[in-house]
Amino acid sequence: MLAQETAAHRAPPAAREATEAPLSALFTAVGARMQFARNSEIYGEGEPAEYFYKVVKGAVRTYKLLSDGRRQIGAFQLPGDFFGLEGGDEHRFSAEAVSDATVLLVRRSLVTSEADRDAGIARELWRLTASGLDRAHEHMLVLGRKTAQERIAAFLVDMARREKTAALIELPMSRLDIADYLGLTIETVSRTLTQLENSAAIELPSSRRVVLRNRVTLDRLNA
Amino acid sequence: MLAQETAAHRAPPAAREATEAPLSALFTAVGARMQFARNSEIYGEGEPAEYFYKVVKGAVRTYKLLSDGRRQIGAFQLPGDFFGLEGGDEHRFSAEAVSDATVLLVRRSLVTSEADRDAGIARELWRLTASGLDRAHEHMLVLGRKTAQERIAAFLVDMARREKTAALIELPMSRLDIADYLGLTIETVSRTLTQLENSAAIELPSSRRVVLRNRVTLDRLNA
DNA sequence: CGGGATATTGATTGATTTCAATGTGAGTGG
DNA sequence: CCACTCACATTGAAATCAATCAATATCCCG
Repeated sequence: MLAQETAAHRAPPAAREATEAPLSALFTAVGARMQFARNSEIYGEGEPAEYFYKVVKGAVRTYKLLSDGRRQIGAFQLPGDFFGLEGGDEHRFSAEAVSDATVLLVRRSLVTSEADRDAGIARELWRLTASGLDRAHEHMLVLGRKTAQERIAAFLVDMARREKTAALIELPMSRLDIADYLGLTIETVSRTLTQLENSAAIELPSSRRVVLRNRVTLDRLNA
Repeated sequence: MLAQETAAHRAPPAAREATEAPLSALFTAVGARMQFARNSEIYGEGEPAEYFYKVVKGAVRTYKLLSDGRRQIGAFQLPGDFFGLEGGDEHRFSAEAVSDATVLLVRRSLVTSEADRDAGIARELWRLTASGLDRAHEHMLVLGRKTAQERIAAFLVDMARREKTAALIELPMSRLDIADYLGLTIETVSRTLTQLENSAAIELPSSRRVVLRNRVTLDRLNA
């Protein structure tokens, strides 16, 4: 196949970016593995940002609270996702394990000093942060302008994309987590999932399992 | 050329000179000045990200659209703010001038190659992106969990902080822009401003001018 | 001074929240 | 193995906040 031939002729590593994901490599090489039980705090808003994190297993939520307890989850981190990449030296939101989770930690000062020496790491750090910003923008559109049905559809399609399993989604989080991510109540999340099931867009074998039955319908809700 | 001069003057890695804002300096030194008329497009979502931008004068909005025209403004950029710092090579949202605006542009490839050479630039690029992410998180809390009054209060307090003028805010944007930023309608924005005026929290000498009369009330709405 | 865009105000509707009750399922101990 | 329990989820009815529909009102700007 032509593609394979092309690959064989590729320039030597030195000419290209030798290590495609040097930050990931750094985590693999020197990251400390740590376990967090379901619902336990990984760090809190306002604490000094001492480490950078990468999810190995399980899921993590990052969120902000209002004084009266209202919560907005900004993102869910799944295996392979980084979090806590703060520019300042204080965490700007809190992080908790959604399910039992394994996380890799690397001391922030080590990452930044490596980034100063290795432009590849600096670039990856920036790219990762920028892609987080992009996802945040996308989620603002969801929170500011979409209906409950559209929010749920966006959430399900995104989860399906991130878990590689084509149609069956295993949700690591509760209805309350979903509600606090989508700016809804648990009742609305529940009702909307039921509606989508009644309209044959999805199937709910159990409360934590969702089968996407009609992607066209779901994608239309995402336009 | 500037890039070479900078490289020539740089101290060896051991000497950690703290150039305070090397990216800003780069914009000042080599940025192309460009004017944009009110409501004109600076770039569109999906276009190749060829430049990085910094507002000199006026205001800029970055936003995303749904296919039916619903709009979510992710942020307003005021003088001194950067925008378009994309990690990928495509713009992920659109940018327009809110008012007549002067903007500095620097070619993205120049910034990234400078960042590869100069860790200070790379660090600033990352820090700026991270602070954008932080503001996005904060705004998700507004969009997902706050009432109309709280959204308006958050907006006014933020604008007051960004314009240095203590109490009098000059709004560069229309009610529609504010509505699309806060996830409300123009009617709700208008009514809520009137309510806040009636409760003596603010004063509205004209539709584009707001005087913060009672910060305590406004700050309480932000808790 | 006129006219179109922008903003305010009013009346009503409607989507989502709130309040309330019931259902379900996983883990525990008898 | 089953009953029990507690957390979580679903469903129903009513209330509410903001959206929509509809008139003015006001402000620029030529």
